[in-house]
Amino acid sequence: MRGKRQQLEEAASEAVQRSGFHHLSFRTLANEVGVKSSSVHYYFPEKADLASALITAYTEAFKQRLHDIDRDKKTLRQKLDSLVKIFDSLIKTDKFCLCGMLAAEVAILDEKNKQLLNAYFSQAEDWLKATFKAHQNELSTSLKPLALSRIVLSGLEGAILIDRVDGSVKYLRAQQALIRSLIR
Amino acid sequence: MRGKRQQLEEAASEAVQRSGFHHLSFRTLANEVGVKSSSVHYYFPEKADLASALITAYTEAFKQRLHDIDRDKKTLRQKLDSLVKIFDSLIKTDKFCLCGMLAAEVAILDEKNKQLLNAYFSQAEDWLKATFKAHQNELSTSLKPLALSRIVLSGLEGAILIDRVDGSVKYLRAQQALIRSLIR
DNA sequence: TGGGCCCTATCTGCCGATAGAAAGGCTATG
DNA sequence: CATAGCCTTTCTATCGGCAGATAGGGCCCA
Repeated sequence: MRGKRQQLEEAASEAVQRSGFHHLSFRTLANEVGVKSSSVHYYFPEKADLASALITAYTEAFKQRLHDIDRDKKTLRQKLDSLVKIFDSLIKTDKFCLCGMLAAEVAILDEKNKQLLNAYFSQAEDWLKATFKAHQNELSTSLKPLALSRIVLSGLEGAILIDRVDGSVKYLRAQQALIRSLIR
Repeated sequence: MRGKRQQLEEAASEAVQRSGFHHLSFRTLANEVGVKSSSVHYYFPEKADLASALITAYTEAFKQRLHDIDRDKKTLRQKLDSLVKIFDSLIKTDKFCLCGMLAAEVAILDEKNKQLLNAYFSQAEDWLKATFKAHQNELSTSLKPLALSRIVLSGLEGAILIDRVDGSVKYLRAQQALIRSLIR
């Protein structure tokens, strides 16, 4: 059975992805899992500790998905389509990227959590850069792998940010069209 | 002299763009302007009224900037560079786009404010679409004006979202490189 | 018996919101 | 001209509620 700590992390991540970190309270989080707020403090003494746990877990899960893509997909197009699908599933469940949400709230985060946030974006950027480099012969653009990785990453984050306002996927679809246009 | 209402709106917008709407309190806002929190309620009875005023003013100011671009710039490249500059100035002052921030917090907004948010993004999308259409002969891509407008808008929002984490402009610069690569 | 886990109870402080009064200026009337 | 009444703006004072955080006790299992 899933331990309480795991349940708390999952419920907290969901809540943050929906309405932001500042909006999350120990009380509502505890209620959702069926414990008292003091029990949440047992696992995460301060709110900043909870943020750290959430970012770390999210970064790790994302890393796993990228590994899965590398294992299962062959072409650049297939790999990037799989990446877009990850963002698709966020919108479908009415959620924003956890680290995108925290990036918006970066002013209320401490230094450690800012660094964890940076690590998340670096990981995504590095994977994209390496992927574009490995498939350079499939590219139909003169843009360099590093620039491309940043274009794709910020494009996807911005797309689901805007799409969440009206619940559509039109900005994400446009980004997908761009990504495909970059591939030969 | 600038009236209190104006001062309150400006201080509130700054605060929201830095750390989010939910984080903003009537008390801290009042302190910054040198009044009591009850005076803020005089102008904006509920917090939702304040949000509406902020979105409306921000949308109007953005519209004015777009008009200025249309009046002063001739080529597509000049126009889009000017648009990028608007986002540049946000990062330089350590702020996020007001509507981008509220888009992240969309789950805690009421229906009216969601619609105002939609109006902001529609205005930006419409201007970009019309601009791409009017300069179609300067384009070096087969992507349609509507798709292009969404690509650019979400790309810019995502770029300053991520860049704010480490205070750089590297994602915004990548987006600028993409935009220029779309122009002949 | 000791550590891991969850509880009750409580603290201080901030939150949005409201009631009601004071202060000042504008205007219409005597 | 004077003043009475009104409107706008800001204030003091306060409400109930929720926030994060802490102290300390009970329970169970190894």
